[in-house]
Amino acid sequence: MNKRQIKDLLYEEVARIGKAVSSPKRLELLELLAQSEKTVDALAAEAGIDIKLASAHLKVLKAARLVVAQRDGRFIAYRLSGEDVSALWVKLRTVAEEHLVELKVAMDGIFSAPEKLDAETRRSLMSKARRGDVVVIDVRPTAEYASGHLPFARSMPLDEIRQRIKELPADKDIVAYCRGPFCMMSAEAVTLLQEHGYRAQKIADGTAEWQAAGLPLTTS
Amino acid sequence: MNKRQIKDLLYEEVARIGKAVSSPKRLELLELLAQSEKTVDALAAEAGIDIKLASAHLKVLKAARLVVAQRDGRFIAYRLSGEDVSALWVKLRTVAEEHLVELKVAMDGIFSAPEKLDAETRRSLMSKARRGDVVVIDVRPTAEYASGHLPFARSMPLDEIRQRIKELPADKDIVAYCRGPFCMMSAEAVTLLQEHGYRAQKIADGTAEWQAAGLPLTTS
DNA sequence: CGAATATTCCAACGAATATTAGAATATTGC
DNA sequence: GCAATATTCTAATATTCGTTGGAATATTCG
Repeated sequence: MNKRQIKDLLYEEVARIGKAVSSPKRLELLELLAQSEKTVDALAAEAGIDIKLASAHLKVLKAARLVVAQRDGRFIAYRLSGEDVSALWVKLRTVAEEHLVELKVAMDGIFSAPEKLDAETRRSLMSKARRGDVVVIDVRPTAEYASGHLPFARSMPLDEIRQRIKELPADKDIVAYCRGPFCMMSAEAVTLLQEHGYRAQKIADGTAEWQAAGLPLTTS
Repeated sequence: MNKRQIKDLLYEEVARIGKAVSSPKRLELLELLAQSEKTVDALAAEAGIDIKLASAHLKVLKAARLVVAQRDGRFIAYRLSGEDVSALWVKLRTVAEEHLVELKVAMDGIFSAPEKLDAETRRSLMSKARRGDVVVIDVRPTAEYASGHLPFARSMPLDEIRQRIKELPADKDIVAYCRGPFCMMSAEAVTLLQEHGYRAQKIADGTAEWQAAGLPLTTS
C-alpha cells in the first residue's frame, strides 16, 4: 500500500461521518437524540417522517457509529454514541449559521431571533439562577429534562404551562430554553407567559449547546 | 409556512455543510487549505486528482461557503472562509477516530501511531520549547509555515532536512509536526533524524489541531 | 400458540452525485 | 492582438442515495 492509497483510505473513513451528517432528516434525528434516547416511532413522529424512513436513516447513522441501538422490550431505543456526536452536530450548525446567509435570514425572519449566549452571559445566567433572581425553565418533554438539563432549571413542558403557570413567580424574570436554536418551543412558551403578564425571555442554548460550551449538565 | 416547513428548511441548510464534507476528496482539500491558501493546481497535485475534478470539488465547497476564492494574477487562490471550518474538520476527524474501529486499526497498523496530545502535554511542550529544552520543527513546506505555525517552532521542510540537518542541535530532543494525524511528513522526518543519530519524535497535532485546542499560532 | 405491535429487510423508482473528456473563459506577457 | 497558462463550464455516464410500498422478523401479551 502506497501513501496515496493509505490517505484515500483515511479520508474515506472520515467521509463516512460526513455522509452520515449530509442529510437534513438525519441531522434532525441527531438533534432529537441529543436531547435523550428515543424509540424509532417517537423519532419518526417528531421528525415528521415515515417509520420506515426513520429506520433507514437510523441504520445509516448506526453504520457510521454515531448512534447505538438497544432493544428494550418491544421497542428499540436509539441514543447517541457519545457526547462528541452532540458536539459535532452543534459545530455543524454553528458553521452553517456563521457562513450561510440563507440560514441567517431564515432564522431572523421566521421567528424572533433567539439570544445567542457567550461565555460571560452563560456564567451570569447561572449565578442569577443559583441566587434565584431568575427562574430557568426547561420546556421540553419531561423525559428529555430527566436525561439532562441546565443546572438550576426546573421542568415545565410546553404543553403543561397553561395548567401549571401559577407555579411560576410573577415577580421574577423567567428564562426559557428548549432543544436549541432550531426549536420553537421556548418561543411559544415565552409568548404564552407574556400573555399572562410574566416577564419572560428565551435563550438559544439547548443542552447540547450548553455542553459544547464546556459547561456541566444536571441529571436527575 | 408551517413549523414543519420551517424546520425542513433549517435542517436543509445545515445539511449543505454536511454534504460538502461528505466526500473524501473534499475533506482532503479542506485539510490542505487548513494549512494555508493554495491554488487549484497545487491542491489537485497534493490530493492526487485531476485539476478539473479539484475545481469541481472546490466549487461545491465554495457553494457551501466553506472556502473562498480570490484571483491573484493568472492563478486563483482558495482559502478557508474561517477558523471554524478548520475546527469542523478537526471535529469530524476526531469523531471518526473515536468511533470508527476501521480508522483506528488503519492508523495503528500503517504507520507508527502518532502521539495524541492532551492539554497538559501541550502546555509542557510549549514551556520546554520556550526554554529551549526541545526544538520543535515544522516540516511542512515553507509557505504553510509562514501562514501560521506553532509558537517557538522553526521551519525545517521535509525535503530540506538532509541538507540542513546540521542546523539542529544533536544534544536536544527534537519534536516534529506536520499537517496533522493523517500526514506522514513528520514520521518521515523522525526516521531521517533518528538515522542521523538525533533524538527525535513526532506529535499528532498540526496547526488545525493546535488551534482547535484553543491555543494560539504564530504568523511570521 | 396466535394476535398485536415495533422495527427492519427487500425491491424499485427517480433524483442527486462523482468523475471524465472536451470546449470555453480569463488573465498575463510578448 | 496573440499565444500560453490557469481555471471553469458543459455534457455524458455510472453510481449512489432518498423515498415509498409490501413482506418479513422479533417481541409481548392474552
